[in-house]
Amino acid sequence: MLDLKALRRDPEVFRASHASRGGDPGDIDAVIALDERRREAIGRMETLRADRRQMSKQIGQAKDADTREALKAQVAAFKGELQSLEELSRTLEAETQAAVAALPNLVADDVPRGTTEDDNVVIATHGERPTFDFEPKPHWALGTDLGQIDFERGVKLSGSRFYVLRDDIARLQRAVIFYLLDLHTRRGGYRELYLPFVVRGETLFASGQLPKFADNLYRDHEEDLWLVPTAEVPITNFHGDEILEGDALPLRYCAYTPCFRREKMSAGKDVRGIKRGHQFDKVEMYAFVRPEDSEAELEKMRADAEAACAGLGLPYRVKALCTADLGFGARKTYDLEVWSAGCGEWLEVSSVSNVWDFQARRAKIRYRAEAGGKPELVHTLNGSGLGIPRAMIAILENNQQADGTIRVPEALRPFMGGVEVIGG
RNA sequence: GGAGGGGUGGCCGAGUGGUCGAAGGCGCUUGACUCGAAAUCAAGUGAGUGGCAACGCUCCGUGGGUUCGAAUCCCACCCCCUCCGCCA
Repeated sequence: MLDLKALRRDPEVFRASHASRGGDPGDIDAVIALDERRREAIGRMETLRADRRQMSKQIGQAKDADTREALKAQVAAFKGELQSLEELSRTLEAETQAAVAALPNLVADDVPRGTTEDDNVVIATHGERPTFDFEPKPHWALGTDLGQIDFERGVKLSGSRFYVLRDDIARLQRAVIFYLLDLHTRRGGYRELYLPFVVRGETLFASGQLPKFADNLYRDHEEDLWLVPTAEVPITNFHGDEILEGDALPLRYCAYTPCFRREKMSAGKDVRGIKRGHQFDKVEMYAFVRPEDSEAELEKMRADAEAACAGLGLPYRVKALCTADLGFGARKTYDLEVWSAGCGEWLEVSSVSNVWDFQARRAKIRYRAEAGGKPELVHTLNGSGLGIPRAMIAILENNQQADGTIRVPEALRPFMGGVEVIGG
């Protein structure tokens, strides 16, 4: 959520930022107009409340019944007005909150301008794309031929966009998860969390998914709990409504969770294979930092995500997302894409974002810069490290051999119980 | 799921209709003492919001209600604890 005060003080900055994302700058003016009405109503309400409080005190102190009754009559005289002002204030407050909560984060100055995702900028490419003396197959063919990716049974159990992994490919997925958690806890200094996979609506509001993206979420109406679309959601609210001590920062966490997304919007897109399912696994990195440290932390987190790609032996490239492609809560984002030889495309395996104080304000995550000081909002950052299915696709496709077997990358062998070749 | 108890400031905890944003303690800040530290003593110290400011308003789990006035009374919900039931 944006800072309403800052928005009031400096509307032009927010208009420009909003417009650069393809939004209507008028949205900003609408919020400001609403906020003005809100403050005006609150001002009048507070004056009346102050009067009432004064008189109520006098009633309590009044010696005789006559004085008391006279004062009561005075209060009663403006009671109706006060009530309608309270009603109005409440309505305007809610409307203002909703309007502000619907605005995306402010764009960082160094984000490339753009109007479509084609304006994202590739800023680095690493690793060698594998070459083959045969025609490399896409992972769905490899997996099906090995009998280790079972699309039919996934559909039988749960419908389209669900699949079953079996045997060594199932194990390979587990190995990737183990490898990534070990990497981030040891190398990156992230503390591992095991989190609930279902959360309350408030938690989703705190991280920015609600109310805007409700239709991409699975929900249990019975208990009013929601399945997490990413570990970012529970980690954000992990420190929700807390005041952290300054010397505790930075706080870095990583977590493995499955992610559940209805993906209603993109029906028909990427239907082949395991690239885009309703359920997928991900290891997430997350950091709570002092505001002055968030830009450096973004680079660190990007390096941590890169280390994951490199460690798995995957060729990858880094993209700076342009203003038009930036996510709702992000101020600046790097996407990491790995090369996948079978389907011949770059696959997004990580998105690393500096969220600034956007989630911290929603989730009320603050810290004291120094003991006894005023609490201030922290900055939060999140990054995939990595999205598992896409990483799996690249591993399977890049390490395939002519006979349809798959070499297990060196880094994963410790977790594969001696298996060096899948299907061998 | 059933019965009972409870949710108060960074933390613990008192407070059952007005003078309560709230005793006391811990923690923290500053000062005194000390070569320094500890201990001790003194003062200060909740969050948010509106205002240039003076100052005002809101917040005692959440949301409603009663009342001139609610931390305190009523209703609903959420959460925690204890016991019973069930259970991987």
